[in-house]
Amino acid sequence: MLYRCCMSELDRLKHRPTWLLSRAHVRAHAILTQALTAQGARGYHYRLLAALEENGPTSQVELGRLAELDPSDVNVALDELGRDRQVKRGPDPRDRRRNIVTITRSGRSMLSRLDRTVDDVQDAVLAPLSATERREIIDLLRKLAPTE
Amino acid sequence: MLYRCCMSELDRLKHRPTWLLSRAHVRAHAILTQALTAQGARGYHYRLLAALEENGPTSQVELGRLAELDPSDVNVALDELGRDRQVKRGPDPRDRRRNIVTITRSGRSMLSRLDRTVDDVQDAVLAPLSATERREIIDLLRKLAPTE
DNA sequence: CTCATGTCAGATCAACTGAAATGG
DNA sequence: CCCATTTCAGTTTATCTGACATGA
Repeated sequence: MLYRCCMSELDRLKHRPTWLLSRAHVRAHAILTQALTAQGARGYHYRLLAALEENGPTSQVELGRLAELDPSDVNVALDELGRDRQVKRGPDPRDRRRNIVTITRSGRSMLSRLDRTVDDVQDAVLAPLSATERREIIDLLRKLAPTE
Repeated sequence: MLYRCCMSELDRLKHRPTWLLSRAHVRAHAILTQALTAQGARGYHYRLLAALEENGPTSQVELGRLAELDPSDVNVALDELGRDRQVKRGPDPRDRRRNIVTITRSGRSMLSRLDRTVDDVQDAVLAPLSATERREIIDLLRKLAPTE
């Protein structure tokens, strides 16, 4: 955290949205990663467990679409989740190319632990903002994030 | 850009600031990188040239502090800028451990080209927002970016 | 034949680490 | 001796590419 520790002194950077976005993201990402690591998880795991819980059992390609992960990364992350018995992979009887991935009881319990963790992270990230400002920035970021 | 092309369908992600920040940053970063690449430059180059122009000739360690770059990355990026004759490195007579790095005329002209490029990028990134919203988000991001 | 799916090995890129060489 | 500066080689992490095998 040594080379990103202070608001830029450079006029060319310190007011530019791309720079501010990058610094804010770096800080948010550091807080998130550390919190997930403390729970023995990574962002990919949370996104996959969330996709499974919200969508129900499904194929790896569909999971990648939902969690916005590359299929190859889905594959690796599911290996990791499988090792911890948080998901199960079984063949799809209707299409033998596919795996049907299912979240297990222990996956659900991990997910709800991570839900609390990630909520706490939002609070930590938004700490410098008032309640009104928090609503505003969520709104503005939603407009900036790609919609298609 | 295949796996980050649409607003998340997952309720757990689509309203969370860390997620929105990450997606907005990914989009902004892609736009910026492509624009800089079209000019034959990288973000590190722009930051270094900006630091040199705003601060005057200085050492690599100081450049790293100003441009928020690791000293090893400063070194590599200065090699690249030196190859294009955009900066010159000379020994500091008062402290022979140091290099005094100076921006050249061609470095200044690259910098002013990149200034326009980067300004255009801000416009492209902020395209979904009104003028008022643009001021608001800059303000809010400044509060979120680390100040120390 | 083609297309989709899962799998694997590795490429890429920004950021960082550790250590050596030189000098204050 | 200790500390600062530059330099180099290499690690890490997230993301993406390309190829391949299997099967629809």
